[in-house]
This record gives sequence, C-alpha cells and structure tokens, in this order.
Amino acid sequence: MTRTARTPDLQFRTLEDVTAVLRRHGGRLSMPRRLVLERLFAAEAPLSAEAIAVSVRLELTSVYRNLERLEQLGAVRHVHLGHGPGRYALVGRGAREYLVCESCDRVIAVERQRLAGVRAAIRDGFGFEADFGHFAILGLCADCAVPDA
Amino acid sequence: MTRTARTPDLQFRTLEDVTAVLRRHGGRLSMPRRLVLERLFAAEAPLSAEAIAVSVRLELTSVYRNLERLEQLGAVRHVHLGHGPGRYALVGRGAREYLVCESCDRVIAVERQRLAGVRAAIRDGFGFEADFGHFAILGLCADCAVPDA
DNA sequence: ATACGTCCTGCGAGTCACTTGCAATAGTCG
DNA sequence: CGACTATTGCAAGTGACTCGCAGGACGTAT
Repeated sequence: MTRTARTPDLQFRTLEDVTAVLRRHGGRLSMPRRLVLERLFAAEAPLSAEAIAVSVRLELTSVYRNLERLEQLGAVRHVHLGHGPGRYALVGRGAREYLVCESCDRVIAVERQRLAGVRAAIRDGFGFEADFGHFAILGLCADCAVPDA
Repeated sequence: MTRTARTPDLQFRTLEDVTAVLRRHGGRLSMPRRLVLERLFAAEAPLSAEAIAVSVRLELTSVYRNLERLEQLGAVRHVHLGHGPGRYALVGRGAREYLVCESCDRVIAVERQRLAGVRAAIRDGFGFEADFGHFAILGLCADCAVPDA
C-alpha cells in the first residue's frame, strides 16, 4: 500500500541534489518542476498544492504530478495537519513532525528528534512505532488549553 | 465538577439516552435516525458514513446529516484513521483513541486512559494537550515495524 | 384521534481535493 | 541537431462530502 522509505536523506539539500537523483531515475527538470522545487526550497512551512500552484502560476494538475514524482524519489513528503488540504514539504533539512491546535490552528513544527520520548512511550506501551510526520498530533496548544480559566 | 470539556458522557449509553437528549434539543427520532443509531450501537469499531448507509439502506445524505446532528449533541464523534473516509462512533461507553498501522492498516483502539503517559510526555515537552480521538496516531504496528525480519 | 408546526428526508446539484486520459510539447542524451 | 519519451495543459472523472428545496413524517397540543 504505502511505500515509505524512511531515509533521513542528506541527498536532497539543494536543487542540484534533487535534480541529480531525478535524472538518475530517468526524470527531467522541466520548467514547472523547477518552479515547484524552488517554491518548496523557499518555504518555511509545508504548503498545499493549491498554494504552490497560485504562487508560481502553474496548473494545479502539474503541481500535483510533480509533488507525486518528488515524493516517490523521497525528496518531498506530504503531511495532514487536520481538516483541509494536504501539505507538502521538502525532506531535505531534517525530518519534521507537527503538533496542531484544533482551536487556533497553530502549527508547531518540531525536529523529529524532539518527539523521541513520546515515540518511546508509545513503543513501550503498544510496540507501535509512531510517525507524526505524516499525520500530525492534533489537540490544544498551551494557550488554548486554558489550565483553569 | 468536571474541569475539562472532555466529559466521558454517561448520558449516551442507550438509544433512550440519546433520544432524551435529542428531544431536549428539539430533535426527533425519525426512522432513518433510529437506524443510524442502532447501527452505531451495534458496531465494535468506528464506521464510515458510506458503510452505515449501505448496511441500513439509507441515503448517504441522510446519514451524513444525522451523524452531524448527533455529533453536535455530543453523542457521536468522528475520527480520521489515515487516508480514506472519516469514521463515526458513539461516545457512549468511554472515549477511545486510535493507533493505525500505515503498512497493514490495522486499527488499534485503546481506552483514552491508556494514552495518559503519552499525553503527559507531550504536555511536558510542549505544553500541548494531545487528542488522538479525532486524529489517530499513524505509524507501524509491532508486526510491521520488523525489528530484523 | 386530529390538526399543526416544523424537523427531516429524498433528490439533485454543487464543492473541494485531488486523479486520470490524451494529444501536443519540450527536456535529454547520443 | 534529432530522436526518444518524460511532462505538460486541458478536460473530464472520482471520492467524500455539503447545500437547497419541496414534500413528508414526528411530536405536541387540542
């Protein structure tokens, strides 16, 4: 079903890195593809396909196909931050995992490593290896949890 | 009294309980509504609207509207177990939270209480109150994590 | 038992987030 | 430079809902 290649890949840090892998797999660096990649490299947070399409003025279809291709290569990952469209981000600089507030929609992105303790607790309790890089942790952020207002 | 919104409501344990609350809110127990509720009371796991519609032979529209109404009353909750349609379950007998394997699609439902430690770890690390009853924990189950097959 | 008000229902159409088919176009490699 | 074929744009399709509307059914009052 899903083929997740769990590699903290250091081979996707620059546009050239991605291009190299792309070509090794018989892919090309078309104009739309370059635009999508540049937009992703410029992004601080995961973007929806729609957002990318609008900002680089491309067909949505093309954006989706490019994201799909890039995800197959392991250069991009998509994450679900709650209801709403999926979001895409480069894998390049270290894996991120997300916590999102259901009340104020705040997205807290953290280095995967920072959730090691949480992951361990889940592993200990259920022998289950959690991955919050695909499905975020939903709940209430500190501000919205209101200790006892 | 209770200090959080997360009340393990004891007022929705039977069809009569739900009906009472329904009426208190100006609602009615129509035939389709009763069928949806009975189907949910008979279910062991969360069901998709589609699954309910098919099994009780109702219009999908009607099922969605009923689930929505029931969710407003607090009798039903929907949960996202990964890609695919949302699933609905009665809140009645204690809150459940879910872990789902991205490889074999296995769904592990646990009493909310059993994730207290995990929730605490997240609270300690990020001041964030996680809720896995709406967005499940995705990852790999013990069988699929394969220590070294 | 009946009339009444209005909550619900079925049916049809619409929306959102993609996904797929196809002919035309454009990267790459030789 | 030219062929080979990965990609693109456009259009249509799909899955999961969501909405509008007119008629029908539930519950309350009579």
